Amino acid sequence: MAHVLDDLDARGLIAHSTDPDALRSALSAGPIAFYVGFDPTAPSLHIGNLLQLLTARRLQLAGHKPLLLVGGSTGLVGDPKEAGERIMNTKETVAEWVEHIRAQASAFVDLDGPSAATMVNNLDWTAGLSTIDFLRDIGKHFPVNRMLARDVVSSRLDAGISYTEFSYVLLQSLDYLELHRRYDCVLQTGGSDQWGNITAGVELIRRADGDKVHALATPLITKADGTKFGKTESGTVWLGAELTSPYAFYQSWIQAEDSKVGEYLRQFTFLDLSEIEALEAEHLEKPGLRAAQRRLATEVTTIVHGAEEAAAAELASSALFGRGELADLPEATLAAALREAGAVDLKSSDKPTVVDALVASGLVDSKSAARRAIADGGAYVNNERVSDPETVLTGDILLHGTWAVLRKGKRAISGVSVS
RNA sequence: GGCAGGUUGCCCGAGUGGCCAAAGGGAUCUGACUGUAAAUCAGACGGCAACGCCUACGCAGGUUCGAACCCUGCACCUGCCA
Repeated sequence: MAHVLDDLDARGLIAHSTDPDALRSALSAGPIAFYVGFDPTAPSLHIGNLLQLLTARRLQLAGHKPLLLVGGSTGLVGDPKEAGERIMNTKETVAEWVEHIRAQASAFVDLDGPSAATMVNNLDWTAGLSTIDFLRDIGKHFPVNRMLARDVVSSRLDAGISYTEFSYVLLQSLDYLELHRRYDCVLQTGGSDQWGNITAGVELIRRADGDKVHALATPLITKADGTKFGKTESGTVWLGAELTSPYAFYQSWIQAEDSKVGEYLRQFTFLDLSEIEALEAEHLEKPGLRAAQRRLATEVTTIVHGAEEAAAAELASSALFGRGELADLPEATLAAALREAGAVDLKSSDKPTVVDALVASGLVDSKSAARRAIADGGAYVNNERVSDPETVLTGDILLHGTWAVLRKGKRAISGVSVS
């Protein structure tokens, strides 16, 4: 079997690593413990975190022990980001998010077996830490001149950065040190945006304990236009079904750009590389079929939401985006597809117009926007373009006397049931 | 604590008494082409009971026929001096 590093590399998952040869030997020498952290900055993890979880899973499958850290304390501080100072969340909120995220993250790794994953929370070793001990034992190892030179920090010097965020790197470094001492953790993985924080931990361990440990960063995942991956029209793509439905999640993948679908297949699925190459070849031949995107969407949705949800999302998508007549779909199929895609219930006694329905469905933000969409020629009911905003959704417009498939533009769809 | 500069729509950023729902750019949305892709071109882009009305230029007052623009106070940010 190929070395796990070779697999990660072939999948485009390695952006940087400290001393690759040493890391290779360490991974070959036997099972190691490694860690990856997630800060509770929202109630759910998102696609960016998914890449880290899947990378952890790959390492676990290669026999190594994952330590999944949820940042109960780092989440209270917030790491500096270019955009500016973060709004602090209350301790109660963060504690709640920690629980959600812990539950979410743990689903991606095995918690049993020889390389069982362990969930850890950095609040465990920082809650009781005194400021004086922190400054003496940790702070002493951090030269401020080096801290100031870091990109995130220097970019913030003009606009301003609080001492709180400035200190973040000490906390994350402390995490690595603690996990090194407690679990003999010798590798931290993370996104390349975390590289500075990760290597600071490596440095701390070297200074404090004299040990050499490793770091591995995955590249920033981007869309074809170079912007950050994981955002759609409706915002962040979350892993939590309450925030992003399995259907919406599936859709976000099926819309992947041609130029990126191969990369995503490598990074976000466990398919064999040979199978991915075959998909790419097929896609090159007949790009219009979007076979690679379909496979990608099914695979990733299955990993995150399970086979059943993935199948439902797939079915709904093919019903709604299929070339067949919507009117020919059996009512049960149509109803299931629309429920999956998201549907709103309207009362026929209100004589709902297309404008009302567009607003109610959330496809547009206001009636003005709805009228605008219609004027632009971008509003459709049952795949027929609507030209009159006053069109009332009743009678024979409705499929099976109840349903309407509302669409804005090419791909935003919502169901409407009128009763 | 003092002095100076700043706070404009999703973001950046013009505007310093009427012609301002506010230039320009980005983002976003839609159309044409097409494949739920990209590129390109075009249009839209505060709200509503919609040729008009309402809301909006940090917050609260004031001057004026009329304010994003002038005045006063407050908040926050940046810099310099204590």
